[in-house]
Amino acid sequence: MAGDVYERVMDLARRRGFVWPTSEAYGAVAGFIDYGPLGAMMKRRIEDTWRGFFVVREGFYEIECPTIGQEAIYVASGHVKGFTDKMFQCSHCGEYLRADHVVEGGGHCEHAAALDEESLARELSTLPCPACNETIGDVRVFGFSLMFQTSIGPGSQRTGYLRPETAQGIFTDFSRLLRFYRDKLPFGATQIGKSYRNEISPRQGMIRLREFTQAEAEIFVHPAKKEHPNFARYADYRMPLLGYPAQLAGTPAVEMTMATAVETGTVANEYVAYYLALTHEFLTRVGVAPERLRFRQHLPDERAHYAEDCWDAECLSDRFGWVETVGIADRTDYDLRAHAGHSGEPFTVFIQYAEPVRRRETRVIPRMGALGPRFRGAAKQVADGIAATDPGIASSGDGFSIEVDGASIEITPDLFDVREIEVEIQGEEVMPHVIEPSYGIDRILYSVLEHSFDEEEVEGENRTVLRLSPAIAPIQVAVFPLMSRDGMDRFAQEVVGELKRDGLMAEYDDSGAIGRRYRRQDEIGTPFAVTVDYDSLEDGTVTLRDRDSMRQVRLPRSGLARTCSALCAGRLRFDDLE
RNA sequence: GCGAUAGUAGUCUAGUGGUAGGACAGGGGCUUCCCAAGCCUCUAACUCGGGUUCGAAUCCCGGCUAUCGCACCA
Repeated sequence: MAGDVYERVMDLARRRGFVWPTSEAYGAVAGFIDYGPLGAMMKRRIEDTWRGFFVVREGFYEIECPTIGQEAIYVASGHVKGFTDKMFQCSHCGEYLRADHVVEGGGHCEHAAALDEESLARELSTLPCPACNETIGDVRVFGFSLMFQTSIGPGSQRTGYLRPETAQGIFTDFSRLLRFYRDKLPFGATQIGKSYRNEISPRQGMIRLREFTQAEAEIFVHPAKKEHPNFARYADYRMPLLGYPAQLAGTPAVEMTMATAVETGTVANEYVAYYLALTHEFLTRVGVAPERLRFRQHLPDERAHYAEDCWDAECLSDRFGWVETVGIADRTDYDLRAHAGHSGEPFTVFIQYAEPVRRRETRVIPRMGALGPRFRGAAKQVADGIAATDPGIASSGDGFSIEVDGASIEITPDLFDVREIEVEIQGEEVMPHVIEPSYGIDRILYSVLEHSFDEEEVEGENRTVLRLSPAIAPIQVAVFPLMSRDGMDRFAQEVVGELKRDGLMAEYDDSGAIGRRYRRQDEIGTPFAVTVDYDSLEDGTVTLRDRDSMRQVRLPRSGLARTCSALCAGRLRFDDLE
């Protein structure tokens, strides 16, 4: 069999309708794919499994925001500025290059990334082009945005961007979500949907797409309370962690429990540790091979400056090596602070103290009765100025002066009192921190395909089998009449109907020899096959065949649907039937 | 994006200027048929657009896609 595993997996995916190049009728476009019938079904099942973890179990409701966002969102998030590479084209060789990289490489400037486009062009003019070695000369440095830009409404008055991540929709709905969750921390929201990045050169099949599906959770927590309320669930969960000190030292990942990971400081806090473990459980549940899964901590210089801790779940691919499939980051209050600053909305939660804090404070109290007649319309401003004055200065007894509208006003002691009063503080406004597990669904789906892909020899013949978990297999049960005659075909059609009525994805096939039909289903990962034979017509039993072991058991037709449902849900193992 | 290489049924492949051929897969049929058996039969392709030529899958140019190297990957 020619080609590496990637080639064989993608060949199968194309042939059998999992993943297709997009719009082939007009020639495909790199960075975009179509999911075929089986791929779309499998993707939906992965997403539904994800919902089972995050929406049902964690209780983080799913929301759905537009894929097009107005410019202000992405100005605030930093994507308009930070998502742009400054590039130029060499006039001699036509090569497109990163302007800041070339300037830094020239050794003239250490902080080229901070320079504006004109300064970069000036620096570049005397440097040799790294591609062709000619002196660059006059060039135009331009920003290449990884965001797809569009315009909203006619006349392009308003710039819009296709979202580069689903997260911002959750952040911009923060106040609504806070009210929905009745003003308490922690809470979380999730979103599954398409995101878009105009990659310069997407060349790794479905690993780097220009349009891809993300499943993200944004969990808002109190910045001083990063103990997860359900941490006990995963405290003893063991998994391999590759922290950054180990990476720098070149030592392998260390298997440890989440409790140990937090105690030793390997993982920053319980929240991050909890979602590392949950992610491990999720990925292995949908079919990522545990021995081809690791969790790698970002190195300090690869981590975004605002992130307190960041880990990637990486799946091992035969061709691509370790592929990032999930990112789990403590993003602190970076996003909310950015949106608060740009929008003017507070983005905070009022946290009431268990006991109000009482404090004696010295205050400067304006005497409004005296201020009003003297200052008339300006009295309010003057009073505010008085109240804001340091009590120490005010209590000297000689009066003081304040500035109102640029004019200095003398405040004599008859205009105010200095008094000690007791104040009661009920609580404080807190800007939550965000814990963000962010899943790349397409990469997960590919990893599962690759990890499930198997070829084995059965009685001298090659058997290709996708060992997909019944939970995500597109077709769950195949039903075959041994021969399409003598009523076996009608019997089998009825069985299909019974299985479908129980919500199972069942498929009927009477074409070709029985062995061929088993192989067809093996190749698309169908975990179970029911065969109707002559005995079925006699005694109403059928055989149920297990994909992985190829073993069969004979079962009565009644109750078959219930058995298959239990097998697919993982409540029952095939071994238990034997 | 730059450079190199490639592109023939769903898949693999033959075809070097003159009728596109095979294998497997797929459809229909036959065969008391439980792991890709056999027999008959059918469907089905020159990546797209220009050019050269009486005539192009074949030669030339360009686009697209794929693979590899470089660059890129917030």
